[in-house]
Amino acid sequence: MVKQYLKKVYIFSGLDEEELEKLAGIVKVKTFNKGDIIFFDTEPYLGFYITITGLVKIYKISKDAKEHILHLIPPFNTFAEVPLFENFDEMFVDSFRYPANAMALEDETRVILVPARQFRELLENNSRICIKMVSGFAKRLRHLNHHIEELTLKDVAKRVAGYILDEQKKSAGKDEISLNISKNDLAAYLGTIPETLSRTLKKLQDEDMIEVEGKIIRICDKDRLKDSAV
Amino acid sequence: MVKQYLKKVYIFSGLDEEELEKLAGIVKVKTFNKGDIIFFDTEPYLGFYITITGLVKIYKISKDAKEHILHLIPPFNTFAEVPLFENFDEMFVDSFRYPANAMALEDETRVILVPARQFRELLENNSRICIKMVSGFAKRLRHLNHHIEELTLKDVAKRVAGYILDEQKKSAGKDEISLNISKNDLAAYLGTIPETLSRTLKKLQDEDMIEVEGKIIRICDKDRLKDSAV
DNA sequence: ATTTTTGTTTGACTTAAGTCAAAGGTAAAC
DNA sequence: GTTTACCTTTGACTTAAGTCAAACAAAAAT
Repeated sequence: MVKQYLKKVYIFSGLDEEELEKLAGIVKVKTFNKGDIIFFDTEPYLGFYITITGLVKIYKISKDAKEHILHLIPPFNTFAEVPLFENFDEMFVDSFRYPANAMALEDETRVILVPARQFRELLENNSRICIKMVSGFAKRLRHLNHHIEELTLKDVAKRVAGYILDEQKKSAGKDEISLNISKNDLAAYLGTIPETLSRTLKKLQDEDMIEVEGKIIRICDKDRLKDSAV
Repeated sequence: MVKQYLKKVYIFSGLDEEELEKLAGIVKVKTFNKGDIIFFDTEPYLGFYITITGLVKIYKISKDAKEHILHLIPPFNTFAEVPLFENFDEMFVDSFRYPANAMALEDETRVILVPARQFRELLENNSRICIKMVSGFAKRLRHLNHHIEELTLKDVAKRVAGYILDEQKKSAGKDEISLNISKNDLAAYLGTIPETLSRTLKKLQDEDMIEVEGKIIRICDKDRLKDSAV
């Protein structure tokens, strides 16, 4: 049931049952398959989304078809909330677009659409959501800062090492991590191309820091991997 | 007088005289000269800042001394507000640091420090500031998204052309822009190095799109410059 | 005014990472 | 189960942009 999903979303954690009910009444659930587009950056802005199951990539494409992935959105996280708060007054003018593209990366990727206008009304009367929202944005900002730092100050090998270590942290410190995205997508996320990623993984393997087996990466020498990531 | 400055800051535009007075009572004004450090990313977080005069750069440095500029903060804009909203509860623990370095780029750069704890109290009772804050963060997020897009999907020539066109827009469309930062800093902002920036500007000049004279850049062929920026 | 420091440009060279092309592997579709 | 499409890897090559070194220009300090 939709309300159960909404409860698990951080920004809604301050809402009482009545408010949740109201919210559940205005949202729409949509399901996508792997490769399906959720929105393009050319489409008019309808509202923001919440991933419920599966995985969503937020990405940009250049004129010559180069792709860069900005975010990977796991379940119970929001995306495309930024336009909600921009140009306050012009929000509902037609020229308002999504800021990037969004694509489902897995079959049965389920998302909730929270329509902009109705949500804004809810927000007016609920300062707790607002503070959660700022908090969520702060987290996003820190992520983007970190992302830029990686992209501009480090070479591909450092970025790959850093990614592996981050993933390990997320998976509770096991020294075997399993990629939840294709290596093509990983390359686009790390600001490189599949060929270079492949060669870089091989290099780290040749230096006995990791062992790669398809989507499984085993960390063999965490200390040296850490050193190589800085 | 401090209150006059605070009035010009977007996030405070919803405050009444009494609230402004109170705020003015808790802030501290500091003045820096060119090259002075406002804070390092190793220092404990005290609160956020507002630029009043001059210019502030927010930047990161890699282990091998490579620098990347994330933001340039002009007068009446805030910086380092992000940590305010992170780790809500742990905010005042000692381990809380600034997320990047900040340096004054001009002499007589005057900034206001808004201490974290007192500001948070003000925020609790004022949802209008909160909504302004989200709005400000949204703008920042969009800027970072754009920045990443530029850095990952475009070569240096495109980034330089894009920067010149953006600056022109800011200066009300005159076709002569004047750099407010050194070319060293511009390079660090555009994700490159001074030598490459110099060569790129020369190339754009040789192709008769711009004319460079020290800190003055004249746009000669805006259409072709626009084309070259995509 | 002169020295010193800092910022900028230029040339010669190197290199990290991209492109292109082709061959294996996997997974999905028929 | 076989075909098709996609993902991944490998090799050979190219190139954009970085490094190093030196000269020049401008600004700051004395």
